[in-house]
Amino acid sequence: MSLERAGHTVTGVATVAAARTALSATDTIDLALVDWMLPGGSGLELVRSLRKEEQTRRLPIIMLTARAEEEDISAGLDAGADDYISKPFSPKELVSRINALLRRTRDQLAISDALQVGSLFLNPQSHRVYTNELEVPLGHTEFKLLRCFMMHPERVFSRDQLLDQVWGNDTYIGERTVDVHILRLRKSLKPAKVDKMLETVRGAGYRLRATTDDSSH
Amino acid sequence: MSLERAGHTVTGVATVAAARTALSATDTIDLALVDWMLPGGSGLELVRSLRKEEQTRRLPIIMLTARAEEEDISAGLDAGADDYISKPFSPKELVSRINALLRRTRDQLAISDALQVGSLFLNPQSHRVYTNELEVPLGHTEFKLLRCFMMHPERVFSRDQLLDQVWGNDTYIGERTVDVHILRLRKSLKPAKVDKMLETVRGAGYRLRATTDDSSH
DNA sequence: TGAGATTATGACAGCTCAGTGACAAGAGGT
DNA sequence: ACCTCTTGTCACTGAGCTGTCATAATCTCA
Repeated sequence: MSLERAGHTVTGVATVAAARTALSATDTIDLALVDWMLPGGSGLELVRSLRKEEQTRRLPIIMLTARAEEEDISAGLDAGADDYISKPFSPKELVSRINALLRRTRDQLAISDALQVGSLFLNPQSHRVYTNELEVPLGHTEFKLLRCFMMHPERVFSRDQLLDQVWGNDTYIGERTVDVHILRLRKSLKPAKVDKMLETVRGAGYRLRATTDDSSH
Repeated sequence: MSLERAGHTVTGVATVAAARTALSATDTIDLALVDWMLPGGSGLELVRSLRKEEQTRRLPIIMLTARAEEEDISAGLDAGADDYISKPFSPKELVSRINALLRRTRDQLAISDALQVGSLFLNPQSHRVYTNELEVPLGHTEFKLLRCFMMHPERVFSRDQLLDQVWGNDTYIGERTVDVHILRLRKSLKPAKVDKMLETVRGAGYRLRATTDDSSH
């Protein structure tokens, strides 16, 4: 309740398995609040495994622990948690720690490095896309679209998700518009012969293939 | 241990006096990590005095504080600390903040040197810009603008960022003003035929191309 | 194979964004 | 006081980007 009053959207899950499902199902989770003791596996294990997987490696994590003992804290931080809160804690403290962590990670994301998928290179700093020594000219929307795909190669994005990620989750734009921008992105990628990397997943959305090689026959 | 694992060499001292000794004895200290509470004087005092002496005026300082209260933070920053970390913090956070601060100060140190991008030369000392044996006359604003671009070639600066960097982050000036100064800078660069280096990145801002060669047709 | 659903493509009108010239206010020098 | 250079703002223009739609192409399943 405190978090929602602070403007956050909260999804609660009861088990480690449910947490994994929620995390892999959506891409809209900005931060995880993990209890030390959880049914179906310890929170520590969950944190450790989240840090191993590429998709959740940078996910900000705050651990909740009942005991504020030194060894617990360092174990949690070693496992990969970014911060911890020991019970009992005030709602105010929780909110301010979450906001602080979100602020920190937002800054870090801004310094993100160049992306590479196959022979495709995207540099967020210079706002440029290269492939095979050739610069790919892109409009702003196509750039963000490609960046979204390159941050999560091999992952299928639905049109809805792309609208959220690229256009922002408060815009009301027809889903078919995404098709057109995919088309334009493919056209721009065609001279470099990497347009086939953007695959259509019928009934689901689009996906960027991680490998450049063409295994389509 | 985390810092040494990250490639840093760490020297620990127990008192304010020992810190002063270490700092004046060697010239190899790149950054100071100062606790708020110290034996033999508060960390705040130490920071304040370090800022007074010429030898340590530019030393990057990070403060450690147990309480994340607003007043402490602003007091530390007012005293002259460049950043602060509130306990508890993760080793990862410590390392990344230290690296970030070192990166920042390294950039600043470069200000004293002459800058070169392609055939463009900018001398901060003499406040002059040369290219192809030709001096480029610039107003003060255009000079700072160009310096900003030359310190980070290939990087896209939004109008907002340029207003922060060139005008200062407390001025309230219309974003379109940046356009006009870009225009004037281009006009000044035109006689030397390097005006094409300043590229417009639609929807994002402006960028200085690192290479002089013109691949625009 | 054929109906139905889904996606690709070309065209287009609207709109956003950057380029540009003009202008007034201010700073600094004479 | 006058002049000159610099600087911030504005209005206008045009190029390029974007969202939408109609239609063609393609795929799926019965």
